[in-house]
Amino acid sequence: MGEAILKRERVRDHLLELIETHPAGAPIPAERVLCQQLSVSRPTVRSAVEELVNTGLLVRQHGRGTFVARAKITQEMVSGTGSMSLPQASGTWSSRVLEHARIPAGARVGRRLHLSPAAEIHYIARLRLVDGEPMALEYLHVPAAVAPSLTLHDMESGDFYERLREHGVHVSEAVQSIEPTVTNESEASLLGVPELAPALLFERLTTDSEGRQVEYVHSIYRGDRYRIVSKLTLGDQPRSTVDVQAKIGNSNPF
Amino acid sequence: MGEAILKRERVRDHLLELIETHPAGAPIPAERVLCQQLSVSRPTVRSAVEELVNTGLLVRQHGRGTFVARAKITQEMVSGTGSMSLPQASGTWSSRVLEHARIPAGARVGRRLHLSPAAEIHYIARLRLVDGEPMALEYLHVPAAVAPSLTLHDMESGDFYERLREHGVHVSEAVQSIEPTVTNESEASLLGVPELAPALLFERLTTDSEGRQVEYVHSIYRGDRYRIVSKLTLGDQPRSTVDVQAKIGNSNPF
DNA sequence: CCTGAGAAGTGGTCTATGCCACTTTCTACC
DNA sequence: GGTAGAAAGTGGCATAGACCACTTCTCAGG
Repeated sequence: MGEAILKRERVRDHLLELIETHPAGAPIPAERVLCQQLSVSRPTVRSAVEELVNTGLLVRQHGRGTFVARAKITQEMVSGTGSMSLPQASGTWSSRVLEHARIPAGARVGRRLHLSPAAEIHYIARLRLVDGEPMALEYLHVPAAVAPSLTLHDMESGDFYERLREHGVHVSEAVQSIEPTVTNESEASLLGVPELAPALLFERLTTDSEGRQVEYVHSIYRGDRYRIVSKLTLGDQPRSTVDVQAKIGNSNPF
Repeated sequence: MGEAILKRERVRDHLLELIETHPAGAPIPAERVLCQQLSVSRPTVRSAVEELVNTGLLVRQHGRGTFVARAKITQEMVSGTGSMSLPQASGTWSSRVLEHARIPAGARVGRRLHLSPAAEIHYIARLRLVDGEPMALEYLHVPAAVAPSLTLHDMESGDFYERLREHGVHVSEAVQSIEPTVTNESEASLLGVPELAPALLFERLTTDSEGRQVEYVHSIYRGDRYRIVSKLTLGDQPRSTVDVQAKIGNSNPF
């Protein structure tokens, strides 16, 4: 039916207005006051407030009040992620290209790839799926100077490093970081999970045998479908295996 | 300061039991049914369910039901190889014991340690700090049958596996999983971060040379201070190193 | 046999209300 | 004047109930 506007959202938007127009640390009206002002019940107000507390925009203090949070900068630091080198899991992988272009690196990517912000790169954003189910978002950046003739098809290929080798690039090592994060609105939408759902943020910087940065990948993996499993041998040999495994699951109810 | 047990938490714990004992994809009882079973109101049930949905353990489907989302059963899969270390970071580690006792394993822990829920275990919960700053919460469980004379001091010891060996337990290997999560209220409070902040959930199950499960460790690492960094060698040598590094930066919650 | 309408069951939203716990403020007592 | 205690205001927890939206199953009608 029509876009039945939820009261909770109306209240939330009202609160967002308050947050925008009030300095950090300023108190917002008491819950019971908001009820009257907006003609809704207290649980509805509480629900809206809770949402904003969860996203870090408001801070509640028992017995004192609710206040505009001080730092929204927390979200800023999260910039890049990388996909696991061999993120294989049972199931059939596929991917859907969301965006691809040859563009200037920009400040952020340029810094990681040791390029000037104006240097051109191959860029591709894609949604990776397992058995048709969204699994991860992957953003791949390759300096155009490294492989000028690289095609979209090359980048889409499952065996990307093979293609790179064909272009004369010999990958030697990669540094990868993994950290926990939560999905933002667009990520949540693309991955089909709720906003603020736990996720893994991978970031990988790959270097070739000549020491050049050849790719920068960052990706967001669904936290409800992935875990990293490692088998540790504490004995003589410090060798162990590390896998990224798909959690078997919830997509197809038998 | 009596530990007034919140109904919401009671319901949540009940749901956690269900999640542990049911396969992924299995439906949990309808909300109205849970109300009757646990003698609480529906908003209370919904609140508890919502918490678990937010952390990715349950999935709600309008008109169909609520289902177990996590898949715990994961095997097979070998992709990359590398060595992974236990969480460590530069800086001075210290720890503060929050709780310790000799208690029945309970359903959840018992299942992981292959024990009956009534079997006794050594349990210790501690806050781990780096340079005096809260870094992680660690919950350690060791079957009493494995090391009956284990003391608190043994478990507090930095060289825990040495102590185990003195008790005749020879650790051979461990399986560790890492997944993203978000902090709940008590975790947030203890770690000094906002609720629902990104965090890493480590789970480690250690086995001795006789195949017995000797410890189950469950820990929550602050997502704003930790990342996992691995150096991958994609060439001939399938060896790589993995470290958990403290992120440099602010520790200010606001 | 197939189809479609309805019933039943599920989660989704919202209301109205009560009491508790914590914080701050003000007041009355010493 | 100083201090203990009451009062008021705040968020926190929980209840009971109503109605809506979506899904699935059943069964009567074609």
